[in-house]
Amino acid sequence: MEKIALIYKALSEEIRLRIVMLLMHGELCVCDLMEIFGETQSKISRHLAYLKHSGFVQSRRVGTWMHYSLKEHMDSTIEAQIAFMRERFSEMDIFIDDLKKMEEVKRLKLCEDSKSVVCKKKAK
Amino acid sequence: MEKIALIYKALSEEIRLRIVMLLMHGELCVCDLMEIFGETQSKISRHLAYLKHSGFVQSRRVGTWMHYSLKEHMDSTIEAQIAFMRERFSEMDIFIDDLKKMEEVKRLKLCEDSKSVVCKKKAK
DNA sequence: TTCATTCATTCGTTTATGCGAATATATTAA
DNA sequence: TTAATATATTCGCATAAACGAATGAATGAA
Repeated sequence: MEKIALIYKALSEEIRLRIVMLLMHGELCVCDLMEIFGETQSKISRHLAYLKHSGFVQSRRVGTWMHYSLKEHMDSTIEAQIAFMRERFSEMDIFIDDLKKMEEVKRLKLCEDSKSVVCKKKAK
Repeated sequence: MEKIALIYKALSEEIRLRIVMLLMHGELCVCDLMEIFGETQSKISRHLAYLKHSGFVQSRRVGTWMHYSLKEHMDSTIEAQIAFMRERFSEMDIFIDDLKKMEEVKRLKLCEDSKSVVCKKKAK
Protein backbone atom coordinates (compact mmCIF):
# COMPACT_ATOMS: atom_id res chain seq x y z
CA MET A 1 0.00 0.00 0.00
CA GLU A 2 0.93 3.57 -0.48
CA LYS A 3 3.31 4.91 2.14
CA ILE A 4 1.12 7.81 3.14
CA ALA A 5 -1.92 5.60 3.65
CA LEU A 6 0.18 3.50 6.02
CA ILE A 7 1.06 6.59 8.03
CA TYR A 8 -2.60 7.41 8.49
CA LYS A 9 -3.44 3.81 9.29
CA ALA A 10 -1.00 4.03 12.17
CA LEU A 11 -2.83 7.12 13.41
CA SER A 12 -6.30 5.67 12.91
CA GLU A 13 -6.48 3.95 16.30
CA GLU A 14 -7.18 6.18 19.26
CA ILE A 15 -4.67 4.61 21.61
CA ARG A 16 -1.85 4.98 19.10
CA LEU A 17 -2.73 8.59 18.50
CA ARG A 18 -2.66 9.26 22.24
CA ILE A 19 0.66 7.47 22.66
CA VAL A 20 2.21 9.56 19.91
CA MET A 21 0.88 12.76 21.43
CA LEU A 22 2.30 11.80 24.83
CA LEU A 23 5.71 10.87 23.47
CA MET A 24 6.05 14.42 22.18
CA HIS A 25 6.82 15.24 25.81
CA GLY A 26 9.52 12.65 26.27
CA GLU A 27 10.36 9.02 26.83
CA LEU A 28 7.98 6.62 28.53
CA CYS A 29 8.17 2.95 29.37
CA VAL A 30 5.48 0.36 28.80
CA CYS A 31 4.38 0.31 32.42
CA ASP A 32 4.00 4.10 32.46
CA LEU A 33 1.67 3.87 29.50
CA MET A 34 -0.24 1.00 31.08
CA GLU A 35 -0.87 3.13 34.11
CA ILE A 36 -1.66 6.33 32.25
CA PHE A 37 -4.23 4.68 30.00
CA GLY A 38 -5.37 1.93 32.36
CA GLU A 39 -4.80 -0.64 29.64
CA THR A 40 -3.30 -4.11 29.66
CA GLN A 41 0.36 -4.75 29.06
CA SER A 42 -0.44 -6.77 25.99
CA LYS A 43 -2.42 -3.98 24.40
CA ILE A 44 0.15 -1.28 25.07
CA SER A 45 3.01 -3.41 23.89
CA ARG A 46 1.23 -4.42 20.71
CA HIS A 47 0.44 -0.83 19.74
CA LEU A 48 3.97 0.27 20.49
CA ALA A 49 5.24 -2.46 18.20
CA TYR A 50 2.87 -1.18 15.53
CA LEU A 51 4.14 2.38 15.91
CA LYS A 52 7.71 1.16 15.81
CA HIS A 53 7.22 -0.77 12.58
CA SER A 54 5.46 2.24 11.08
CA GLY A 55 8.47 4.43 11.79
CA PHE A 56 6.96 6.64 14.48
CA VAL A 57 8.83 5.51 17.56
CA GLN A 58 12.05 3.92 18.71
CA SER A 59 12.89 1.99 21.84
CA ARG A 60 15.89 1.46 24.03
CA ARG A 61 16.35 -1.01 26.79
CA VAL A 62 17.20 0.15 30.30
CA GLY A 63 17.52 -2.90 32.48
CA THR A 64 14.26 -4.75 32.17
CA TRP A 65 12.47 -1.62 31.03
CA MET A 66 11.91 -0.60 27.46
CA HIS A 67 11.85 3.15 27.00
CA TYR A 68 9.90 4.41 24.02
CA SER A 69 10.27 7.78 22.37
CA LEU A 70 9.52 9.44 19.06
CA LYS A 71 12.01 8.25 16.47
CA GLU A 72 15.05 10.45 16.07
CA HIS A 73 15.65 10.35 12.36
CA MET A 74 12.10 10.15 11.30
CA ASP A 75 10.80 9.98 7.77
CA SER A 76 10.20 13.59 6.79
CA THR A 77 6.56 13.05 5.97
CA ILE A 78 5.92 11.51 9.37
CA GLU A 79 7.87 14.29 10.98
CA ALA A 80 5.76 16.92 9.26
CA GLN A 81 2.56 15.14 10.17
CA ILE A 82 3.62 15.00 13.80
CA ALA A 83 4.51 18.68 13.76
CA PHE A 84 1.03 19.36 12.41
CA MET A 85 -0.55 17.33 15.17
CA ARG A 86 1.47 19.00 17.88
CA GLU A 87 0.42 22.39 16.64
CA ARG A 88 -3.16 21.49 16.05
CA PHE A 89 -4.11 18.98 18.76
CA SER A 90 -2.06 19.93 21.81
CA GLU A 91 -4.83 21.99 23.36
CA MET A 92 -7.52 19.37 23.01
CA ASP A 93 -8.99 18.06 26.25
CA ILE A 94 -8.27 14.42 25.68
CA PHE A 95 -4.57 15.03 25.15
CA ILE A 96 -4.28 17.54 27.97
CA ASP A 97 -5.86 15.01 30.31
CA ASP A 98 -3.40 12.35 29.22
CA LEU A 99 -0.56 14.74 29.83
CA LYS A 100 -1.77 15.51 33.34
CA LYS A 101 -2.08 11.83 34.09
CA MET A 102 1.45 11.32 32.80
CA GLU A 103 2.81 13.98 35.10
CA GLU A 104 1.02 12.41 38.02
CA VAL A 105 2.43 8.99 37.20
CA LYS A 106 5.92 10.42 36.94
CA ARG A 107 5.54 12.27 40.22
CA LEU A 108 4.53 9.10 42.01
CA LYS A 109 7.48 7.31 40.51
CA LEU A 110 9.90 9.90 41.91
CA CYS A 111 8.43 9.57 45.39
CA GLU A 112 9.14 5.87 45.39
CA ASP A 113 12.54 4.58 46.34
CA SER A 114 14.05 2.49 43.63
CA LYS A 115 13.36 2.66 39.95
CA SER A 116 11.59 -0.68 40.09
CA VAL A 117 9.12 -0.11 42.86
CA VAL A 118 6.25 1.38 40.92
CA CYS A 119 5.79 -1.43 38.49
CA LYS A 120 6.17 -4.06 41.18
CA LYS A 121 3.41 -2.37 43.10
CA LYS A 122 1.13 -2.39 40.10
CA ALA A 123 1.69 -6.10 39.68
CA LYS A 124 0.54 -6.71 43.22
CA MET B 1 -13.95 6.19 18.70
CA GLU B 2 -12.21 9.47 19.05
CA LYS B 3 -13.05 11.95 16.32
CA ILE B 4 -9.47 12.47 15.23
CA ALA B 5 -8.83 8.76 14.88
CA LEU B 6 -11.85 8.58 12.58
CA ILE B 7 -10.39 11.30 10.41
CA TYR B 8 -7.21 9.31 9.98
CA LYS B 9 -9.10 6.10 9.37
CA ALA B 10 -10.78 7.82 6.44
CA LEU B 11 -7.35 8.69 5.07
CA SER B 12 -5.85 5.27 5.72
CA GLU B 13 -7.00 3.72 2.47
CA GLU B 14 -5.00 4.66 -0.59
CA ILE B 15 -7.92 5.17 -2.93
CA ARG B 16 -9.66 7.54 -0.50
CA LEU B 17 -6.49 9.53 -0.07
CA ARG B 18 -6.13 9.86 -3.83
CA ILE B 19 -9.75 10.87 -4.24
CA VAL B 20 -9.36 13.60 -1.63
CA MET B 21 -6.20 14.89 -3.28
CA LEU B 22 -7.95 15.01 -6.66
CA LEU B 23 -11.02 16.78 -5.35
CA MET B 24 -8.77 19.63 -4.23
CA HIS B 25 -8.81 20.57 -7.92
CA GLY B 26 -12.56 20.58 -8.31
CA GLU B 27 -15.68 18.53 -8.73
CA LEU B 28 -15.67 15.07 -10.25
CA CYS B 29 -18.39 12.53 -10.93
CA VAL B 30 -18.25 8.84 -10.16
CA CYS B 31 -17.57 7.83 -13.73
CA ASP B 32 -14.65 10.27 -13.95
CA LEU B 33 -13.08 8.66 -10.93
CA MET B 34 -13.74 5.19 -12.32
CA GLU B 35 -11.85 6.10 -15.45
CA ILE B 36 -9.02 7.94 -13.71
CA PHE B 37 -8.30 5.09 -11.32
CA GLY B 38 -9.44 2.19 -13.51
CA GLU B 39 -11.58 0.91 -10.67
CA THR B 40 -15.08 -0.53 -10.56
CA GLN B 41 -18.14 1.61 -10.03
CA SER B 42 -18.93 -0.24 -6.85
CA LYS B 43 -15.54 0.44 -5.34
CA ILE B 44 -15.51 4.13 -6.20
CA SER B 45 -19.03 4.66 -5.00
CA ARG B 46 -18.41 2.87 -1.73
CA HIS B 47 -15.34 4.92 -0.91
CA LEU B 48 -17.10 8.15 -1.81
CA ALA B 49 -19.88 7.20 0.59
CA TYR B 50 -17.25 6.60 3.26
CA LEU B 51 -15.69 10.00 2.67
CA LYS B 52 -19.10 11.63 2.73
CA HIS B 53 -20.04 10.08 6.05
CA SER B 54 -16.66 11.08 7.45
CA GLY B 55 -17.30 14.71 6.55
CA PHE B 56 -14.73 15.12 3.81
CA VAL B 57 -16.91 15.45 0.73
CA GLN B 58 -20.35 16.49 -0.43
CA SER B 59 -22.34 15.53 -3.50
CA ARG B 60 -24.90 17.12 -5.74
CA ARG B 61 -27.00 15.55 -8.42
CA VAL B 62 -26.82 16.80 -12.00
CA GLY B 63 -29.20 14.71 -14.04
CA THR B 64 -28.12 11.13 -13.59
CA TRP B 65 -24.65 12.19 -12.52
CA MET B 66 -23.51 12.70 -8.98
CA HIS B 67 -20.85 15.37 -8.67
CA TYR B 68 -18.54 15.07 -5.70
CA SER B 69 -16.41 17.81 -4.22
CA LEU B 70 -14.69 18.66 -0.97
CA LYS B 71 -17.26 19.67 1.61
CA GLU B 72 -17.90 23.38 1.84
CA HIS B 73 -18.34 23.92 5.55
CA MET B 74 -15.90 21.36 6.70
CA ASP B 75 -15.03 20.52 10.27
CA SER B 76 -12.06 22.74 11.08
CA THR B 77 -9.79 19.86 12.00
CA ILE B 78 -10.48 18.14 8.71
CA GLU B 79 -9.98 21.40 6.91
CA ALA B 80 -6.60 21.92 8.54
CA GLN B 81 -5.55 18.37 7.79
CA ILE B 82 -6.48 18.81 4.15
CA ALA B 83 -4.56 22.07 3.97
CA PHE B 84 -1.56 20.22 5.38
CA MET B 85 -1.89 17.51 2.75
CA ARG B 86 -2.25 19.96 -0.08
CA GLU B 87 0.90 21.74 1.00
CA ARG B 88 2.87 18.63 1.71
CA PHE B 89 1.75 16.02 -0.83
CA SER B 90 0.87 17.97 -3.97
CA GLU B 91 4.26 17.42 -5.55
CA MET B 92 4.38 13.69 -4.99
CA ASP B 93 4.48 11.55 -8.12
CA ILE B 94 1.44 9.47 -7.40
CA PHE B 95 -0.78 12.52 -6.98
CA ILE B 96 0.72 14.36 -9.93
CA ASP B 97 0.05 11.32 -12.10
CA ASP B 98 -3.55 11.19 -10.94
CA LEU B 99 -3.93 14.86 -11.74
CA LYS B 100 -2.57 14.36 -15.25
CA LYS B 101 -4.92 11.48 -15.81
CA MET B 102 -7.79 13.63 -14.57
CA GLU B 103 -6.96 16.37 -17.03
CA GLU B 104 -6.79 13.84 -19.83
CA VAL B 105 -10.18 12.42 -18.88
CA LYS B 106 -11.69 15.88 -18.78
CA ARG B 107 -10.16 16.79 -22.13
CA LEU B 108 -11.65 13.69 -23.73
CA LYS B 109 -15.00 14.56 -22.26
CA LEU B 110 -14.92 18.00 -23.85
CA CYS B 111 -14.10 16.55 -27.25
CA GLU B 112 -17.13 14.32 -27.10
CA ASP B 113 -20.47 15.64 -28.17
CA SER B 114 -22.99 15.31 -25.42
CA LYS B 115 -22.33 15.19 -21.75
CA SER B 116 -23.33 11.55 -21.64
CA VAL B 117 -21.21 10.05 -24.38
CA VAL B 118 -18.07 9.31 -22.38
CA CYS B 119 -19.68 7.14 -19.80
CA LYS B 120 -21.81 5.37 -22.38
CA LYS B 121 -18.67 4.49 -24.29
CA LYS B 122 -17.02 3.09 -21.20
CA ALA B 123 -20.04 0.90 -20.58
CA LYS B 124 -19.72 -0.63 -24.02
C1' DT C 1 -44.69 4.05 -20.28
C1' DT C 2 -40.46 1.76 -21.46
C1' DC C 3 -35.66 1.64 -21.80
C1' DA C 4 -30.91 3.06 -21.04
C1' DT C 5 -27.72 5.30 -18.02
C1' DT C 6 -25.58 6.57 -13.64
C1' DC C 7 -24.99 5.68 -9.22
C1' DA C 8 -26.10 3.44 -4.51
C1' DT C 9 -26.66 -0.50 -1.88
C1' DT C 10 -26.91 -5.30 -0.65
C1' DC C 11 -25.03 -9.99 -0.43
C1' DG C 12 -21.75 -13.41 0.49
C1' DT C 13 -17.01 -13.98 0.96
C1' DT C 14 -12.35 -12.99 2.19
C1' DT C 15 -8.89 -10.58 4.61
C1' DA C 16 -7.25 -7.49 8.15
C1' DT C 17 -7.20 -5.99 12.77
C1' DG C 18 -7.86 -5.81 17.60
C1' DC C 19 -8.53 -8.21 21.82
C1' DG C 20 -7.52 -11.00 26.32
C1' DA C 21 -5.23 -14.88 27.96
C1' DA C 22 -1.42 -17.46 27.97
C1' DT C 23 3.26 -18.19 27.06
C1' DA C 24 8.05 -16.90 25.83
C1' DT C 25 12.12 -13.97 26.36
C1' DA C 26 15.44 -10.86 28.47
C1' DT C 27 17.33 -8.94 32.37
C1' DT C 28 18.39 -8.47 37.20
C1' DA C 29 18.87 -10.00 41.82
C1' DA C 30 19.36 -13.47 45.21
C1' DT D 1 21.12 -21.46 39.19
C1' DT D 2 16.60 -19.96 40.55
C1' DA D 3 13.18 -16.54 40.99
C1' DA D 4 11.08 -12.23 39.98
C1' DT D 5 10.12 -8.45 36.88
C1' DA D 6 9.14 -6.04 32.48
C1' DT D 7 8.11 -6.70 28.07
C1' DA D 8 7.19 -9.24 23.57
C1' DT D 9 4.78 -12.53 21.14
C1' DT D 10 1.57 -16.20 20.08
C1' DC D 11 -3.04 -18.20 20.02
C1' DG D 12 -7.83 -18.41 19.14
C1' DC D 13 -11.59 -15.65 18.57
C1' DA D 14 -14.55 -11.74 17.33
C1' DT D 15 -15.35 -7.78 14.72
C1' DA D 16 -14.50 -4.64 11.04
C1' DA D 17 -13.60 -3.61 6.47
C1' DA D 18 -12.86 -4.36 1.66
C1' DC D 19 -14.12 -6.68 -2.50
C1' DG D 20 -16.82 -8.22 -6.94
C1' DA D 21 -21.17 -9.39 -8.49
C1' DA D 22 -25.73 -8.56 -8.49
C1' DT D 23 -29.59 -5.78 -7.68
C1' DG D 24 -32.20 -1.51 -6.78
C1' DA D 25 -33.36 3.39 -7.38
C1' DA D 26 -33.33 7.86 -9.73
C1' DT D 27 -33.24 10.31 -13.85
C1' DG D 28 -33.85 11.44 -18.64
C1' DA D 29 -34.83 10.15 -23.40
C1' DA D 30 -37.70 7.90 -26.72
